[in-house]
Amino acid sequence: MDSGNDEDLKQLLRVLAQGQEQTSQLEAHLDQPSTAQVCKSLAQQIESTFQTAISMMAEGLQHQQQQQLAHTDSPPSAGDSPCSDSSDRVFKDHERMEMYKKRKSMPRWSKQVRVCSGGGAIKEPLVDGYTWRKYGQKDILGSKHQRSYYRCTHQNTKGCLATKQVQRSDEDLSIFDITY
DNA sequence: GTGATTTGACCGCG
DNA sequence: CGCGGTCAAATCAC
Repeated sequence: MDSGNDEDLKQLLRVLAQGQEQTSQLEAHLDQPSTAQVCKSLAQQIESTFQTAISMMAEGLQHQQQQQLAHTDSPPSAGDSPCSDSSDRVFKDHERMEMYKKRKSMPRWSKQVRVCSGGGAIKEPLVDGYTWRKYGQKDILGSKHQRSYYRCTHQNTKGCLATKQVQRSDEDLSIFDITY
């Protein structure tokens, strides 16, 4: 039973192209005096996109190794290494990938943001470029509190098809799981 | 009066 | 069948 490796590869290519597009957007934002928060958000999105791509590649490689070599017990620890050396990045502007054909699934980047625990009901000032409108709220099993579902307001303006999930922990942890 | 929340229902997927 | 994500009607805030 062969899984859709081609689908995975296409997905990976989409993710990489997404990262390239995001990088271009970040570059454009760096030119004009945009908000630093927006740039940071974009950078985080790019980081998450790359993380997604890396995870997918790792999974694919692992799968291949499992198929080829049944031995070699390799622990798939996907731990994040904070050490990010500024290696020489040779970003070549290759031809623009046209991926307007069909979108099957978009990469979801999620950033965990901790709201300052000041005991204040602060309406998150982290406006990551867009405004959100809440459309749902549900209790999640295994979690103490609820999860809120947000969506972009005026999605016809910019094509913001994002859904933002806010999961709140007991006191301190306010994890904003932004899923695009 | 308009638009954003709220809250329960509904429905798809595992 | 349960969980989780979305919808939609009622309500609230400006």
